[in-house]
Amino acid sequence: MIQTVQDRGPADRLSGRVTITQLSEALGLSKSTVSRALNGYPDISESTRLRVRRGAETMGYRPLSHAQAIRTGRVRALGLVVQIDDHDSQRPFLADFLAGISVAASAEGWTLTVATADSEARTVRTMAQLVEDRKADGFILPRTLSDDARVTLLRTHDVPFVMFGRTAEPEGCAWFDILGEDAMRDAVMHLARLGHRRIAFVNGGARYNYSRLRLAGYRAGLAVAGLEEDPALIRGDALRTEDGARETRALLALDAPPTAAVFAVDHAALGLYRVCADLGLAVGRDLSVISYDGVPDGAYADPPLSSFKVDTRAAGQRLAEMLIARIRGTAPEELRETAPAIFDDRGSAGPPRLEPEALARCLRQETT
Amino acid sequence: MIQTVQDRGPADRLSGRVTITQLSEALGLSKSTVSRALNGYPDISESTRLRVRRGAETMGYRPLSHAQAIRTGRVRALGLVVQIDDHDSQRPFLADFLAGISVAASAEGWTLTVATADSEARTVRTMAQLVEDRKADGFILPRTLSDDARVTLLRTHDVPFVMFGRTAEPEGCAWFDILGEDAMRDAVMHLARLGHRRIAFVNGGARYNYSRLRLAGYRAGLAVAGLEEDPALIRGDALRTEDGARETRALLALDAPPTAAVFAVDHAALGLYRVCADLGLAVGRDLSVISYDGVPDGAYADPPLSSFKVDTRAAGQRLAEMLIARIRGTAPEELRETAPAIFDDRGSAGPPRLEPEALARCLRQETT
DNA sequence: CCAATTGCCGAAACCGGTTTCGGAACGGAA
DNA sequence: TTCCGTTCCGAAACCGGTTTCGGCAATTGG
Repeated sequence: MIQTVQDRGPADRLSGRVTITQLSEALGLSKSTVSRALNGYPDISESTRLRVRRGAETMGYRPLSHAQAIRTGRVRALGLVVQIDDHDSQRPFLADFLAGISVAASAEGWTLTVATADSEARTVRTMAQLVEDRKADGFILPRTLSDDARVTLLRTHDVPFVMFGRTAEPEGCAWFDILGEDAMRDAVMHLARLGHRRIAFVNGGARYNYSRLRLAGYRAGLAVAGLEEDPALIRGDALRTEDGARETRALLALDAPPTAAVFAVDHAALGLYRVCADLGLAVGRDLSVISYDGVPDGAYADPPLSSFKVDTRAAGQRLAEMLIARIRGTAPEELRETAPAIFDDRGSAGPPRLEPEALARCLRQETT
Repeated sequence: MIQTVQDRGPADRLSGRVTITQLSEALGLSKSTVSRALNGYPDISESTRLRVRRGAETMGYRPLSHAQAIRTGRVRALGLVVQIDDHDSQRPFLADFLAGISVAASAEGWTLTVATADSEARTVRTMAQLVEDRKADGFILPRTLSDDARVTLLRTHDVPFVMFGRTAEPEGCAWFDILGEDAMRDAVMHLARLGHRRIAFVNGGARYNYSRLRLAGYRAGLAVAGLEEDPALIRGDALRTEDGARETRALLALDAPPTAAVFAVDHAALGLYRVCADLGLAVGRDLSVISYDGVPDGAYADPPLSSFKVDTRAAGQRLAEMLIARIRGTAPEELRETAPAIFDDRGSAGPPRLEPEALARCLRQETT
C-alpha cells in the first residue's frame, strides 16, 4: 500500500518549523529511523529511505543546525576571520570574496560566520574562540603567510581549513591559489616583446608566501626572454602606494634605470604613477608598468593600469566548496587547485621610447 | 563555611568544554539552579548567585550558544546581508563596517553571520532563510531605502533589526545614521563663504532615503547663505563615476554654469574630475567641489577630494551594540542615534576664479 | 527442520542547556 | 502551637535532533 504524506496545512507552515517528530509521525515511523534515513545510515532499506526523503521534501522539513550541533558538534557554518590592516590590499575585494563564499555556502545549506581582527595574534585568538564556541566547523584562510600561526593552531586542534594561497609547508593543507608566478612571467615576456631590456621587479610583502613565487615567476620571464638578471632592478616590500613610489624613485636613481617595471601589487604600482607625474614622465611611454591584482583604482589611473586580474568571487566560491568537502572528510591532498590570473591590457605598457642611458640623462636634467 | 571551587586542571581545559553539569557538580548544586543563577532568575538567593558566578568564572564555563538555542530559540548571532550591486558605493567601507560590528559583537560574546545577495528580492529571501534556520537573532540593515522590503519582512515576522540610515516610516524602527543633511548644508555654506554664488547639487540614488535628506540639507545651506535656489542646478541619481561625469557635463552646458558643486556621493564626484581633465579645467580653481563619503580613492585624485568623511567602523560598532540591546528587549524608540560626518578639506574647493558668465565663455571656446 | 545470520526498524539514552513544578525550610501572624 | 506565605532550591520534563542497543522477522546454512 502506498502511503502518502498528508499536507500539514498553511497554519503549521507559518507558525513554526516542521520538527523531525512531526515528520516521523506523519510517516508512521520512529524519529530515529527518520534521522538515520536522512543521514544515510546503511541499516535503512532503500524504499524507506526514499519515502522519508520524499516526505521531508513535501513537508518542508529542514533539520535545525544547532539542534544537530548539540550532538554532532557541527553547525554547518564556515568561518572567516579577516585581518584588518592599514595596508590591506585585499579590502576592495572583500565584498566579492564574501559573495563567492556566500553563494557556495548557501547552495549547500551552510552559512558564514565572520569576525575581524587587527593583528595576527588576535586573529588566532579569535579563531580559537570560534572553534571553542562551535561557531564554525572550519575556516577559510585568506592571505597565506610563509609561516602561518593560523595553520599551526588549526592543525593542532584538528580543525579543517583551506587556504587562499599556497604554503611552503604543505602537509595536511588544502588550498586554492592564483598562479601569480605565471602572471609575473608573462608580464616580463610581454614587456620584452615590446622591446624592453631593462625590466625591474617590485615585489610585495616578504612575509607573504606569494612573494617568493612571484619573484620566481619574474626570473622565469627573464630567462624565457633571454635577459640577464640585475639585482639592482629587484626591489621588494611594496604594498602601499607610498611604498611603490619609494621603490620607483630608487629604481629611477640608478645609473641605468629600467624602462619598464613589473609590480606584484597594484596599489604599489600606483606609486609609480605619482613619481612619474612628479617627474613629468608619461606612464606607458617613458616608463611602462604591468602589475597584479586588478584593483578598481587602477582603472581610474591615467593611463589605466595594465594588470593581471584575479577573479576574487570565483576564488571565494571555490574555497567554500573545497572547505565543505574538507569538513565532510575529503583528504587535504585532494583539495589543491590553482587558477590563472587574467591579463587586462589597459595601456600602461608600451614600447620603450628611450634607451636606459637616455632616460637616465633626462632624469638627471630634470632634477637639476 | 566558605566553599571554594576546585580547579579542574589543565587537561580538562584543553580536552573539552566545561558543561553546566560539571559546574553544578563542582558547586554541589543542581544544574537548574546554576542555569537560573546565571540567567538572572529572581528565585535565586544573592549569595548563591554570586557563588555560581564566581565558579563559572574560575572554571571557565561558557554556555554553548546552540545548546541554549534549542530551547530559547536564540543563538547570540547578529545577521548582516550585504547586497552586492555594481554601483555599490559602500564596498570600500565593508571591511571597516564589519570590523566595527565584529568588535561590538564579540565584546558581548555574540557572533556575526554574513550572507550576500545580488538583488533586493534575494536579500529578503536570504534574510527569511536565516531567520527560519535560526542563524541570526536580528539584523543590521545597511543602505536604508525609502520604502524598504526588508523592513516589511522583519516587521511581520517580529524579528529585531536596526537600520543604518533613517526611514520615512519610523514606527517600530531603530536606527543609527550620519547627518548627511548637515554635511550638505555645511558644504554649501563653506563654498558660499569662499565666494561662490552658483552652487550646484548632484544627488545620489533617489530610492535611497538619504537622498531626500541631503537635498534638504543643500537647500538649508542655500537659505543660510542667502542664495536663491535654481532648479537647473539640481541634478540627481548619480552613484557611479560615469553618472557624475554625465551630470557635470549637463551642468557645464548651462548658459550660466555653476562655479562649484556639492555632490552627495564621492564616486560620482570623481566623475567631475574626469570631465574637468577632458576640458582642461583645474578642479578647485576653475571648478570647486565638495562631496560626501570619504572614500579612499578621493585621496588619490588631483587635487585630493574634499569630502565629508563617515566613520564607518564606529557606525558598525554602534549599530551592533544597538541591535543587541534591541534583541534584549529595549524599545526601538529608545534606539535612535545620529552622528555628524567630519569635513576633510583636501583642496578641491577654493575661491571662484571666474564669474559664471566668463566660465561659460571659456567652455564655449573650448568646445569649438 | 532448527540454528545462526542478516536486514530493518523502534525504544530509549543522550547531547547541553532551559523551564516548569513541587516541596522543604523558614519566618511571621493568629 | 498552628497556619500560611515566602524564599530558595532540586527533580524532572523538555527542546530537536543523533546514536546506541536490542529485537523481530526473514533469510541462509547445516
